[in-house]
Amino acid sequence: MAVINRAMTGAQKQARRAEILKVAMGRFALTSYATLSMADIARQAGVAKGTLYLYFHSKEEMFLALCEEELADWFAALDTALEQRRADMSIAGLVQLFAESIATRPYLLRLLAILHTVLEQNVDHDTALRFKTFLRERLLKTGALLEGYLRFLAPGQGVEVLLKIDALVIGLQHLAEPSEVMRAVLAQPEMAMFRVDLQQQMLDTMKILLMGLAYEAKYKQA
Amino acid sequence: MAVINRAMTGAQKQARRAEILKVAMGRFALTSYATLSMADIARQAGVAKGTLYLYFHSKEEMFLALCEEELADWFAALDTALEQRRADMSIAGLVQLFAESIATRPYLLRLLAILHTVLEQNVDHDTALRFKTFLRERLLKTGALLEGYLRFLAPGQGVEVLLKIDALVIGLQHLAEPSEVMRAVLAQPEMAMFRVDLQQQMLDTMKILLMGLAYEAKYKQA
Amino acid sequence: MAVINRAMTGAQKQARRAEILKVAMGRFALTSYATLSMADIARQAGVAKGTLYLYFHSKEEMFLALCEEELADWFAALDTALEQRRADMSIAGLVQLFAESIATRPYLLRLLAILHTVLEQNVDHDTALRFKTFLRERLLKTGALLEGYLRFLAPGQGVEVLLKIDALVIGLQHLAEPSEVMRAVLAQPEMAMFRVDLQQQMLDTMKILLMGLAYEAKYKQA
Amino acid sequence: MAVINRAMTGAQKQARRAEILKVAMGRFALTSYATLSMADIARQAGVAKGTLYLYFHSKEEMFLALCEEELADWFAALDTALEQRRADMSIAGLVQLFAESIATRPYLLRLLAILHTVLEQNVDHDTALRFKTFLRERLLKTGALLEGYLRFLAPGQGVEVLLKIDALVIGLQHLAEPSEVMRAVLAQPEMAMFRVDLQQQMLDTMKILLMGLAYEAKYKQA
DNA sequence: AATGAATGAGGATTCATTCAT
DNA sequence: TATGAATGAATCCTCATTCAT
Repeated sequence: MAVINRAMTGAQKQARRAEILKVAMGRFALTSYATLSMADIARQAGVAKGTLYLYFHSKEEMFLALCEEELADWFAALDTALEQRRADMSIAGLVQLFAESIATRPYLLRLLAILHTVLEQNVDHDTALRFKTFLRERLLKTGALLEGYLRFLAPGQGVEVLLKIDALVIGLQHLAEPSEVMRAVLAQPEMAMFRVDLQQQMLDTMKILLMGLAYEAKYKQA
Repeated sequence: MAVINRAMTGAQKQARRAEILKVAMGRFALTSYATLSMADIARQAGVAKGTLYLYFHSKEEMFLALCEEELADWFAALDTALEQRRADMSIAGLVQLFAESIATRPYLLRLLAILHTVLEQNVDHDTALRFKTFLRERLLKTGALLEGYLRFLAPGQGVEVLLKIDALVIGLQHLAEPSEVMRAVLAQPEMAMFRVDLQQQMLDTMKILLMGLAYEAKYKQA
Repeated sequence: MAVINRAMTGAQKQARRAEILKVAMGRFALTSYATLSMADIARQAGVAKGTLYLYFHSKEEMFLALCEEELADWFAALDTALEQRRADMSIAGLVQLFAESIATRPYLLRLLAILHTVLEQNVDHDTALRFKTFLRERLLKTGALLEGYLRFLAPGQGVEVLLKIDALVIGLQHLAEPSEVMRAVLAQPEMAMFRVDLQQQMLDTMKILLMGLAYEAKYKQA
Repeated sequence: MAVINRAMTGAQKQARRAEILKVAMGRFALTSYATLSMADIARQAGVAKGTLYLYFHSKEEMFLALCEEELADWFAALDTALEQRRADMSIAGLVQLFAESIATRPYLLRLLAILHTVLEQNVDHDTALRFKTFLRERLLKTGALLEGYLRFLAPGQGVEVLLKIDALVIGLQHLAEPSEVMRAVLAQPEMAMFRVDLQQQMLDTMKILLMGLAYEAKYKQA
């Protein structure tokens, strides 16, 4: 921190907000959401606890903002990648892109896993609306892009696919991050089936999903 | 409750344990896991708080047991249904069976949604092992059954399908149960895409998944 | 508000101070002192929070000023009324005048109820001195007036009576404004004795007080 | 503390409750209600903070119980004294008794001063009801006693007198306990009028009140 | 004079779990 | 085996006030 002392202009305020989020993310990387305290974040950010609440109405809102940032970043990376690899856009290539870009974002994954059950709980109407509006726009945009690549998708199906993937990601992340005890249990040979390689699973399942859609589309035509 | 004061024999102990679980479920039906207190369950069950801990080491273990019961019940229902409808076992029929049997078990759904993030957290090794062993056996059994019906499934793929469905169910349940505020936000017309009809979504997605698998199998052969 | 941006002259400063007080009173009318925030007053007054502190050193000082205003207003009304009704100045008439003029000033009553326990707490010496000096002068003036009407009062007893009335008003106001729960409890028939009709009580008690004084005076003479 | 470790019987629980109240009173004697923390009371009582909440639902309820104890004690002392001095029960004697017994109970006075504005605020219906029921019974009893001594009181007027005295006591206590700053201000010679000798004031005012009532009674007869 | 960003102390309360009886 | 009294950790948030600009 330290550069700004009093964020007077809008830009400075944005900067401080961003700084706080950066610190929050750094701490989130070290522990779970539940064990992470606002006091700790404030201390690490070099600001008073009250200052945090100047920028975010609650702990949940703070991490919802973080989740939005991560999502925005991910969507951006996705869009960029999609445009670069325009040549090879087979199902396999697309799925590879998705699975890789998600699986390499552990914080996004952890945030998505608690998004609905925690982060969206203690938040005011405005914040909730803003978040969903953002999400909606990104989904529509990337959904449309998707439809461009996967010609078997009917109009509007791009978004549907993305939402299914969202659900899938949340569920797989739950399966992939067992508790300490559970990890020990799953280490036994006969429990191998429960050990989830997140990226592999996503790769695998998304491919099946898209193939199913392609098949369905062909089948319908006939 | 209350007839038995001291559960001496093994059978009596089992009975009391079952009673406690029944009461716990009744209370869980009324509120969320977080807002449900052990004191309340004890009071409703007509026993002392300490008594609960004679049967379950923790709140999490208690609800993990509940989850196991619900899962056992669901698997049993599934098996029965599968055997009855042996004649018509198209993908559509199977999917219908699954989606319906899950979607009509709201408590199982709510328990699965917190299974990995909450229930499996504060549990000792033995309990965790027992639970996963139970789950493994059921998955293997029903997985094999599934392979019998869906001939395109390779050996071992039945279980894989079930695990994918598990992930899907968890994710969809998260999407389908928004917070109070979020529900208000999603009520707006342009947010329709976020409103999830759980049963429909499961029906739809599972069908696509299975079709994808069928397609993949055929494709591989060729 | 808002016309003046910088209050330069003494008159302008007085005007802004008065405006702030007016707004503060308006907000006080809507909630309790404790739940009323300086931020809210600033917002409603169209000034920054810091500006409030240019005119008042603390929240307490602000409401002490308000209390002073209300008291000045009440004393003025009292004096005017006293002079108008010079003809009929029986104890009953006087008491009626007092009780009515106080009971119809709910904000003055609420301020008096917290005057000593709250408003006089976080205030600097100067402000405290100024307030008590003001109060002293008004008490002396109206006290003397009172002695003119109630001939049985010895010199100096006018002020004493006023101070006794002050104590009485504070106490009765406390009794007359029960909490939400208490209101429910006092609604029961057998609790009727606790339900205080402020104006009636003041009327009643002040009359008794003055009659006692009159009686004592006569008794002493003899 | 220390004698009891676990209060199992009803009597032991009563004893522990009493102990906690004793400690609370001891701490209340040293600071104001606001600056007194539950943590401090727990520490001093040698119990955990949670234990406090086993006996009282809130800080307010705790001090309401204290107030009740003090009131009960005061009423008892009053009754005893009344019966002992049956011979001389002039107004002067009675007033002396009242003023002395109240003025020598500084904690009762301080509790009464915050009874309506603080203690009765954060309390559940049951507690509120119990408290007022207790108060009602004591008032009726002592009110009746009073009517026995002061023959000019009509039936029911005993309670009325006690309630007026209650209001008076609260108001006078407010006037008699100025803040630090105010004390300095009132130390100046010309501010002498504001310096309240609680016992003297009560003596004086109660006498006037009773004489007023006596006078009124005689006057009505005629 | 005015602003409004920053401060930071401050404390009641809950509830899963334990353990003396 | 059953009880229920006792534990105590654990933390979010408010808001009057200050002070750099």
